[in-house]
Amino acid sequence: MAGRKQFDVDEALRGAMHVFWRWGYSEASIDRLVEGTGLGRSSLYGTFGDKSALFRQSLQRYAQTYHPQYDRALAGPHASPGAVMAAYLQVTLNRIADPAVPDGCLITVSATQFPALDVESQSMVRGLIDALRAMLEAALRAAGAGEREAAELALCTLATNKSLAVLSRAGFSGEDLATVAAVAARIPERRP
Amino acid sequence: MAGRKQFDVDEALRGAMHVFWRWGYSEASIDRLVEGTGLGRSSLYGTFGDKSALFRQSLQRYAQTYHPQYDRALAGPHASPGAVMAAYLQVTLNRIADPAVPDGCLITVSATQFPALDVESQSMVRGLIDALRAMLEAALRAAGAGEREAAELALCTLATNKSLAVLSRAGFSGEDLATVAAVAARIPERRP
DNA sequence: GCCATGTTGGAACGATCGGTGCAAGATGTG
DNA sequence: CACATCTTGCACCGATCGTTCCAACATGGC
Repeated sequence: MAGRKQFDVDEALRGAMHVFWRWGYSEASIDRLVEGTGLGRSSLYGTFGDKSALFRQSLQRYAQTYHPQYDRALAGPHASPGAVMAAYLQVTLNRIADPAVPDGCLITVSATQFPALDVESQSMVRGLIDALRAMLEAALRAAGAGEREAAELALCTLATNKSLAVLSRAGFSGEDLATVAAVAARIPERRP
Repeated sequence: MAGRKQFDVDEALRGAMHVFWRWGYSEASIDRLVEGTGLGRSSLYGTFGDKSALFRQSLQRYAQTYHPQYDRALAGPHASPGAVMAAYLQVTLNRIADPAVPDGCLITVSATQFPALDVESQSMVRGLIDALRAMLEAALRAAGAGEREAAELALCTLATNKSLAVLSRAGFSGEDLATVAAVAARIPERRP
């Protein structure tokens, strides 16, 4: 007990994010969040508000952690649209291979649970996905893709990202996931 | 009330399947299952057993409904591996476009909730995915794909299937989904 | 040192969770 | 008509859900 917080707020938020990531919103009970953050119920509510608010802060924390990684990967310069896609998907593969974080991706898990989320959380999830889509499209254009091609490839890269998350949740091997990413990154090499 | 069941068992199972499909296992409460099936708690438990058993029967019911559709689509004959992939993904697109069923796909929603499922349900979900993978691989080989190519393309088609489910849950338009499927089906047309 | 401020653990809240028990009622068989 | 069998509606169970409240306590400013 103290007049000052006895824990690191950001570290606690990281723990909460992992709980939502692993279990999904519905199965992320307050007890699990208490255990995952290491702090008590009172501190949890006093610091982050209710479960829905904590979830949204976890989403934001997730974006703060991984969007810069995608940004760096997309920054390039890249020789071709395929190189952009490969670089983007490699970030996803690396995160999935990291044993320190849960399987899949928080955004994907949250997207599949859309009906269980309040509208505010829904639009936030959708916003994060759209942001990634826009980042991809810009990077693809910078790598020489045409307007329509960039839009198509951005969508397909996003789709591949989601599929990697689902397959990893289902227990597919890292080898299989790498194959999916590699094939997707070769999509631009089609005949004209 | 009666000495004979007052409802159609298969119709009730269809309702339960839709509840699990829409809400996912965790958010599919008994009350929602009662409402979705139209029968009472006693009849529900007496006919299908507990929630986990009902979930597994819903999974089986899902496979019985849609695997034949995939079977027919894959039966061919197909002129190329790309045609196989397009035919398969079209079944998925048609299901997603059907307003009478929930968004996405029951298998994908269940896969992302793996940690919330008992081991029996987990292995059943994984088994259904593997079955689709094997069906795809066989059809691709029959369409002239090499052994390694067939394995790769089967995996990618499965991945695309999952991505379509996730994106549709997140509210993406049918047009976007069709684009993803179309691009994926053109993967085999790469240069050698 | 004293008090206002803020934090913490833990008890407790009503609501809902999955699951069970039972009495009432309808059918098929004799 | 009488009985065994099965189904159904409803009440109820303990456990867990998200959330709130409060007393106990440590700190910073006076």
